[in-house]
Amino acid sequence: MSRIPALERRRALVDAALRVVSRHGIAQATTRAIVAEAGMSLASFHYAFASRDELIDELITTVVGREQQAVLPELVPDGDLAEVIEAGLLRYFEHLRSDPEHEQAMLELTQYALRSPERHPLAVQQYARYAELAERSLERAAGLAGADWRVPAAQVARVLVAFTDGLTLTWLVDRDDDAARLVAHAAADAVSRLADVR
Amino acid sequence: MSRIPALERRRALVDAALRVVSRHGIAQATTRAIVAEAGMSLASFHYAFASRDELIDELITTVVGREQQAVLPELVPDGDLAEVIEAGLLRYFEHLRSDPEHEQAMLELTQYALRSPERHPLAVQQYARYAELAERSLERAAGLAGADWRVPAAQVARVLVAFTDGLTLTWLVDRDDDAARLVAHAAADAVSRLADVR
DNA sequence: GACGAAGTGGGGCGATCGTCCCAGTCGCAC
DNA sequence: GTGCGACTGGGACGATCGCCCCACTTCGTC
Repeated sequence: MSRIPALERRRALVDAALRVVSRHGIAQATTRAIVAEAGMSLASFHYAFASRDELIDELITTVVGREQQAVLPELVPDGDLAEVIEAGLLRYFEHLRSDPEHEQAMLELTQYALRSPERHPLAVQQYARYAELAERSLERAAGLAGADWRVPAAQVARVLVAFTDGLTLTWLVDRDDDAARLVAHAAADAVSRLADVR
Repeated sequence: MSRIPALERRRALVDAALRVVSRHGIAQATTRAIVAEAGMSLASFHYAFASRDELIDELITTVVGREQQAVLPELVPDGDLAEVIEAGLLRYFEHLRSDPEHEQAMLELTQYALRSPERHPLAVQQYARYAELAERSLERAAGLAGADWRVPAAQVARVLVAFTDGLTLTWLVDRDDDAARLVAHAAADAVSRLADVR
């Protein structure tokens, strides 16, 4: 292994850790498995990170930032509100379908964070960002479709985030593409009816 | 420890395992932690179960059966469709609030099952039962409220299951009771609009 | 080209994991 | 009451875990 500055090595280890978690779950993401994936020695790991926990923390925070970009819906400007929302949901679903293990890893990381008090805030921050993202999208969608939310957009956003999470989990379980798309259609229909057409 | 037949001991160990998983997560549910919770010795564990995996399998299957009973909504017969659905959601939410660790354990067990091919069917079975349960409830709710589902009830059920899962996860993260109730209200409103009043 | 800091490799430590073994003890059938 | 099978307790095994130590190499600087 050539010489790599510690900070760059941290990034490489976080990337490797995400791959290991995606493939085999967080329980299998041992220090040895991670350094093997990154092609390093154990000593390099503990030179870059004080502990495995420190890496997991960094993994969670960095991965949330990336997720934010990947899922950000590019709203299609034509169609009524239900269609705009459905297009956004389907866009997320295709993202999920293209890399299921990544979303499964995100869920595992969230649950892992919930298990320790000092990590819990990471999960809170994660979901606050999801909700904020959904709210902005919903407001833009209503604007494009010429509608107004009868319920505060923040609440609709929570419904959407909850539904998206549930869609992810159920699809990860049964892998039924058609059912997921039909359900996304129904959910978009249902959510859109929380707004009045102007 | 007094003498207990192996079959009864299996039940006691499964109960103890569920308590350990609820309190500390499945990763901490070691054979030693489980027998300590049950007040047994390690030898008793391996007399009743061939392996830890065998106990986890039994834990998942038995726990799904119980969940089914606990969450089964007792529908209130008065009110319109949105109110009936909201009452059902709120009933589940109070169940969640009264024993958050149990629902967290259920989520962990599901994700654990997803990680191994031979256990995956357990998760599929679990969610099929949830969906079936939701579908029956939705059909009864429509009957009580005098409405007909415009979308097949099975699809609405999937929406409801997905939303319930998401509600669970988001509440486990932020523990915001008011937000959860408002969101349940909005979701019930949205879902109810997938039916036509007769 | 000498030198200190930064980075590397390999072996090893103590703890904990799942599992096993085996001598011993209890309860039940006869 | 005696024998046999069911059950128990404690200790131990090998594997694996996170982490550490230390001799060594490489790089940048002057």
